[in-house]
Amino acid sequence: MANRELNQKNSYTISELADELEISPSSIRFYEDKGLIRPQRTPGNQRLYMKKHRARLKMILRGKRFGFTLDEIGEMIGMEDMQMNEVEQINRSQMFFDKKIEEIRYRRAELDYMEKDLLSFKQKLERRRKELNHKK
Amino acid sequence: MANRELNQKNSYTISELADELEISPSSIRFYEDKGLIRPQRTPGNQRLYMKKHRARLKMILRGKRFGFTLDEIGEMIGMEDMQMNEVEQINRSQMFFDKKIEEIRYRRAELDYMEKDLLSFKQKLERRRKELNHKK
DNA sequence: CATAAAGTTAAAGTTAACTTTAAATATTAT
DNA sequence: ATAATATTTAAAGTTAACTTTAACTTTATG
Repeated sequence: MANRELNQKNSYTISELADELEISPSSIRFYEDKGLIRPQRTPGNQRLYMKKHRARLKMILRGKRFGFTLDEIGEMIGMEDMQMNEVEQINRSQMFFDKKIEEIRYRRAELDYMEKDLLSFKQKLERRRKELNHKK
Repeated sequence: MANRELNQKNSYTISELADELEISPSSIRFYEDKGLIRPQRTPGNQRLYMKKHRARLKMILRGKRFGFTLDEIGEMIGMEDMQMNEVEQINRSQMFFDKKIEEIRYRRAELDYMEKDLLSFKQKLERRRKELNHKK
């Protein structure tokens, strides 16, 4: 199957998407069980993913990469099926988002600490190496 | 027991430390089982933690906060018992550290993406809210 | 000094996030 | 048309990171 136009793809089978995102098909099904994605189905009942599903999965993976649980990720991005009508609903989401954004900023600060810790450990090793070199 | 001098503490029982770090004593024991900390013992065989153990635990928690596994954390900071003699040992650690630092930078970039995603979602909600307000 | 509170170990239990398996159906390639 | 390959579901199995429990021992307090 030749690529239509320079790698353009606008629908995927489960394993195509899995390959592209380097996760297993069963993980994708698992995320579906948890209510995080809801792909279309082909007439033969097989899952069919569009670009928006791919984007959604990328967000899920990004969230996972530093410790958000699937439930948290669900709260964060899981409003796909939200009716978006109720203003109050929106207000509630705003508050949630503000909290999450704050959390992200906190985590970034922690990453800075961590980098500092590692760098200072590295320097400790460096000094020790020089010490040993000197003695010889 | 009054504080010695303005909250100065240089040794802790397991539950004192647990309280301060807001984790359970059994988590601390669990980290010990995994070889991540090795506290002193009192004559009666109870664990006794010094400042360096507290610092170490903080690093463990920091690592955990964005998805490093305990094993990874162990590789990262677990060289407490390292003899620090072999230059080759040090070189190996250097490489490991460089890799980890790179990883941290990558994660920070991801946090930036995530924040952008959230902010754009938030704006979408904001627009929708205005739309609704207008219609009324 | 007696007893309550805190600590110890080893082992079993729990939860989240998957993975594997099995048995059936669908799609693709020859 | 048929054989090979991919998907589907439901259920069981796995792993990391804890937590709980049970049966004791040590330390603190009235």
